[in-house]
Amino acid sequence: MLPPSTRRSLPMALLRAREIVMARFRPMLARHDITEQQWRVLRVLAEAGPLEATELAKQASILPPSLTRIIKAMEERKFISRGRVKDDGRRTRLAVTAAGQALIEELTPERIAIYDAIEKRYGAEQHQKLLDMLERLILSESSEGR
Amino acid sequence: MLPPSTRRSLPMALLRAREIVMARFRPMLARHDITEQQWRVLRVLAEAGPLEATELAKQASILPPSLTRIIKAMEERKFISRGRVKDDGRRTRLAVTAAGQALIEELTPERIAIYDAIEKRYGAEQHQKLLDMLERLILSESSEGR
DNA sequence: GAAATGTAATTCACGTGTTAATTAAAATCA
DNA sequence: TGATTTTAATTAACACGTGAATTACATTTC
Repeated sequence: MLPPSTRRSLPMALLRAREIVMARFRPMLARHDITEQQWRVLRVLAEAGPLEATELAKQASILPPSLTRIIKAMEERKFISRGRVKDDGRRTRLAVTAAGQALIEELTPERIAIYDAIEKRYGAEQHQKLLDMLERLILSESSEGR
Repeated sequence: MLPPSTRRSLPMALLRAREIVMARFRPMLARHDITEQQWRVLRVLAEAGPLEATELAKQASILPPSLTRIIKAMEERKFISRGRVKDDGRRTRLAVTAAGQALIEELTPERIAIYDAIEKRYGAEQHQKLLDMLERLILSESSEGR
């Protein structure tokens, strides 16, 4: 096990890979004046259905302080609605509004086209394999302890 | 090519994978009061030798505005020195100081131990394969055009 | 050699990442 | 019941990511 050169290391490779993939989506998001994180939150919430904040944060890989700000912004723009959970005054229940759903549907064709283009350039099999390997990495590290 | 669910998509998988890997290094960095990005800049500069700002930014995957701030902070702490390039008053020449080198050397054993533990949990072969696949993804997307 | 163009670095503005502290409400315990 | 502890969400503080604008210096063009 050689000491990893910074160039060939997981942190760098994962960072670069993510940057270069996201770069393809950024023009689309910028045209609609939403951030990458706002888009992620919106999609996760739409796919999962109404969620509490903690659960949404976990599923979207967003930390609670960021989620608070993101929800605030998206509530003002009427893409997400916020309600209280019955029987527990601490919890917040979040849902996608009709306007939020409309935004998702508006962007979906382009989003798919962009993703498919990436997949095509990389190769569909490679793509599936990479997703599997990333999942395995996440699993191998996520047992909290070590 | 199915529309990617947010859960199984490259952006999410790359994000989560990177987060979970970096989480292992954060305690070490926090103990020395340096950020992940400062550490990356320092190591890239140490490995490559003195560089101009633009080149360092590229190699460390840091945008110029961030690099400006990072260099400022690390210059104040004497980990990096800043000089002018002869014959071109616009360019900045950056180098690791002795204190910077000492910091690197102090952290290197732990850094290697952390990385090796990750590699061991994931599997050395898988690890190399994953690095290869990530490099390929970066290459397949980095031809600017598409 | 002066004006126009190009480039490196910085600054600005705003949103997010991160950790720690705080607030509000539940749950637990005495 | 009342006090303590736990939990959900927010707030605070500071650093980075990002795109746009600015500044300073070089290069090109006329």
